[in-house]
Amino acid sequence: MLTPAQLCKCLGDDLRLSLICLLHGQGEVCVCDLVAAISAPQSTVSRHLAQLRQCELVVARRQGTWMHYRINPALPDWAIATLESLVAPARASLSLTFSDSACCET
Amino acid sequence: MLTPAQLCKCLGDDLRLSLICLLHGQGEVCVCDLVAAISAPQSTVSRHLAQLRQCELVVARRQGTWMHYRINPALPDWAIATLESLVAPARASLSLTFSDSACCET
DNA sequence: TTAATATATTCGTATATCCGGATATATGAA
DNA sequence: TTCATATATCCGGATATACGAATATATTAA
Repeated sequence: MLTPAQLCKCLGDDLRLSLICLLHGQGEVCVCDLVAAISAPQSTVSRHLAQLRQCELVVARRQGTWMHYRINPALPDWAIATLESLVAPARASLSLTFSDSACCET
Repeated sequence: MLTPAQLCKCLGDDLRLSLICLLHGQGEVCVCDLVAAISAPQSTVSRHLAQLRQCELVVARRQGTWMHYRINPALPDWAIATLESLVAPARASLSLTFSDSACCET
């Protein structure tokens, strides 16, 4: 089960925090969109997504060849509250470039 | 200035998170009490306190030979909110042993 | 001065984490 | 089948982090 220290360790990396910011409040997002939004190789993004999955911070759903990620809706209340307080300042400090879905339509 | 990722990295370690839990809502706490509450050598506790200071998560005040630490009262709102949502579950998951001050009187 | 106490820092070592190219796997189309 | 695409995993190397004993520093008292 997710502990506060695990959650913080997961969020304590710019790339993973960026992924969470991209997912938060967005419903499902496809990996190709995440890779496009984050300037990092696909394998790096995938590795970090695997970590977030392992902590149960996000869940994935396959649709054909695409994988759609979203924040785990079953997160405990304290974790949701933590994300709520972090996402806004994180978006400001990470200067993320949101763009409309490029590769696949949900 | 403290960023969300830095805050999370600081809190993403059991010992540092324990220190924050011991300080949160307690006003000032002396290092000797922190060392007593956490079963780790003094040098280890001191090193982690230095990290928390460097991130400006805590501030220290010298009183004679003793150092008193407290949560930085000038923390940005989002950081305070983050701590608020994490401290309670962290206390439960870390099973900390609070004890009354043993070494020095404030 | 010198001694004692509280805390901080140094240092070598062990471990963890991150990276990204290469490769593997999974799925759908032809 | 075979191919193309999307994503995941593997791997070696680079870097960061954690540990704790030893040592240094700061302060007070004698």
